[in-house]
Amino acid sequence: MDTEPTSYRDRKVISIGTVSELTGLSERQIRYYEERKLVFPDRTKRGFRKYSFDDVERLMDIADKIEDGVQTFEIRQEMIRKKKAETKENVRENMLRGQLNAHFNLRK
Amino acid sequence: MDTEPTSYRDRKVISIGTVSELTGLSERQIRYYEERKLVFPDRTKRGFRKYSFDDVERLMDIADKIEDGVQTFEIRQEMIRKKKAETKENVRENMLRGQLNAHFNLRK
DNA sequence: CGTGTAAGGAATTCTGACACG
DNA sequence: CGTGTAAGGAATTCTGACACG
Repeated sequence: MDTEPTSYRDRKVISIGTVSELTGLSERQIRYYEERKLVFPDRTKRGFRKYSFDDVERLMDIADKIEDGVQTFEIRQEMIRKKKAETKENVRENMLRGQLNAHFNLRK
Repeated sequence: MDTEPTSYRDRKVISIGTVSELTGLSERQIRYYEERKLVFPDRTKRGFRKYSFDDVERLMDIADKIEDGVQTFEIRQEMIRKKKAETKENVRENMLRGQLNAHFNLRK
């Protein structure tokens, strides 16, 4: 529905040390934000975390909010709200699509 | 001149183990292609290789050629030829640009 | 609540070399 | 030429926990 199915932005290939350098956050912080369910890295077979560029950006956003005094709990709530809004939008979009399809199928 | 100055495609953040999984090549092969000057990973302070998605793609191209019996030496030659061709093109492009600028600067 | 740190162990990566062909 | 492998060492990452506040 977007550009690519899974673009470079979404491939989980970056290890935590590199993410730490990229974001300026400590590994401790990065792992803690995962514990609070704000980021969801993949794991290699041996259990090593792998992040995407998208995760890196999300982490920087999180860091900004934390600095502004927002609690991880609130950040999570916000995330969930946004996700729900998106889902609703998709439902509407698909309904519209269905109606259009029905319309054109009848005509032909 | 292109899209972004340094997009996700060009950021060197992937370690050799992950590149090995992504490409299906052994670490030995990946290091050897570097020795033959076909790829140029960055290094962390401690000397760990870091690759970009672009490197990953290049490695898969290299692997295809090797399979077809092309020698690393030839692959390298080819790379150099292409780079030179690009450089020439840029030179022409910049000359043209310069002429256009001169033209419009005179008019104004 | 968010983050630092020391602890012990397991997995990763590095280089130089020998091997095969 | 291209690639596998064993070798020894150094650096990375993991988890659970104690600490401060």
